[in-house]
Amino acid sequence: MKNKLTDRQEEILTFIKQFREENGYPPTLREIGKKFGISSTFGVKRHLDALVKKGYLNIESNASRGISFQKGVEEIQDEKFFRIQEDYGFYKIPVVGRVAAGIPILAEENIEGSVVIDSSFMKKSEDCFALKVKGDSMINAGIFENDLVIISNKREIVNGDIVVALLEDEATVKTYEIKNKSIRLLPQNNNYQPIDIKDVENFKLIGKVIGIVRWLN
Amino acid sequence: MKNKLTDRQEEILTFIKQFREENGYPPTLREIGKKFGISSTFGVKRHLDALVKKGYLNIESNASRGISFQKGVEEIQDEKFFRIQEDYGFYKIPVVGRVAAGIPILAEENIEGSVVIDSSFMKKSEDCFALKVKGDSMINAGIFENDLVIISNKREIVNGDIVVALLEDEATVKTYEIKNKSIRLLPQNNNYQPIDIKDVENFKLIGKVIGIVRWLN
DNA sequence: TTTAGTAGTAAACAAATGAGCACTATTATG
DNA sequence: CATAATAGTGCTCATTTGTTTACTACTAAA
Repeated sequence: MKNKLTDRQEEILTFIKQFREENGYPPTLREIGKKFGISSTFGVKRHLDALVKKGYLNIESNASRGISFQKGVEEIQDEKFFRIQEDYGFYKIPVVGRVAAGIPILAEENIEGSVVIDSSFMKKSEDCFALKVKGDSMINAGIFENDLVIISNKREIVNGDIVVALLEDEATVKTYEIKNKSIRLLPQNNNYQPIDIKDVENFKLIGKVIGIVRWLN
Repeated sequence: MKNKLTDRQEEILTFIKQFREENGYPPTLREIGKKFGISSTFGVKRHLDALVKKGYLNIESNASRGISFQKGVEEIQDEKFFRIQEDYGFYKIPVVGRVAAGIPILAEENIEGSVVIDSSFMKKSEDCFALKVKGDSMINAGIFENDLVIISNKREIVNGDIVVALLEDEATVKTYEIKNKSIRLLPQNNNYQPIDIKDVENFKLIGKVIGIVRWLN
């Protein structure tokens, strides 16, 4: 049961978390006092005692640097998040749902969730995202409806690559063909015709498909 | 660059990790000494200095409980590992390579790596593993050579499911058909014939394919 | 106005903790 | 055999760190 903290107490709690994250051990009373301009260790102690009473910290009495967090307090920070991704070998990438007209594909409004991807399949510097496949136009390439395709916007696109493009504000997955400066999007299903790109204003190449994830039932 | 540790140094490093995990702060020299029956702080200090020198610890001088780990040292313990998996929403599952005859498929000798899978696609209680697909017998089901198939051994298998089975000590991915107590394994490629299972001694059903992961180039 | 809670001061004291010295003992290697 | 490395002893001293006392000041609520 955690009670509400004052602004000051909240600041001090945050500092303790950060200090421990950076140093591998918690701060002393004097280190906390220095950070917040409190010259008396007793002033700091008051705050710590309040944080103990309100259910956030444990203080081991008569133990140097004996501060620890009560259960559930140690929030995950962004920096730690990325380190853990590296340590464990994964990235969490956004899943794009419907694409709203006129805004970047990775804008918040287009994001409908996220998915974890093994880090051996992409580079940290790639802004990858996932897109759910609609339709069966790429079925001969082993891309089925409801599959997630993983898109990288940092890789060079060459003839024959599977790409995601925006066509009249609709995202589509197709094979990319460029010939004599003319672009075609080829389906991989005999029931569909290739698409010649004539109106470049309604066409935008988003990125290259680098992976496919499918979940049965 | 981490050099080899003596047994004693290894024990002490492990204790420091555990102590910090349990208490939220590192141990003092005297606490380490007590644990290992070393009565002099200097004896403990020797070990810590060696661990610093060999690239495992940092010791802040003249700081009580000033022990921290050098980068990459904080091994992930099983308990913490599972908690992080839950927090971040992934599982790390083994990748099975060649299957050796006569031993369980998840035996260490068969494992050639691991892969991270988003946790929304499987349950914690499932002992899932991944298997790399060889051949193109399931191409019409959108399963290509070199794809990873994710196998669950905890799900009920019904007619028409895609399964992994052992056939004469060879792992194979096929569609499962059972009719009149007779089992067939159906390829999804017109170039291959269905396989009737006649010799049940050389046949073993391993599990159901619940997912597919493909990485292009 | 009174009371309670929050936030601090300065200082002394007590306890915890690290640092260092001079040594011994054992094992492995050249 | 000699040397180096590892592993410890007992002890003292220096530094760090927490605890306590007696106080002030401000704000909010009853």
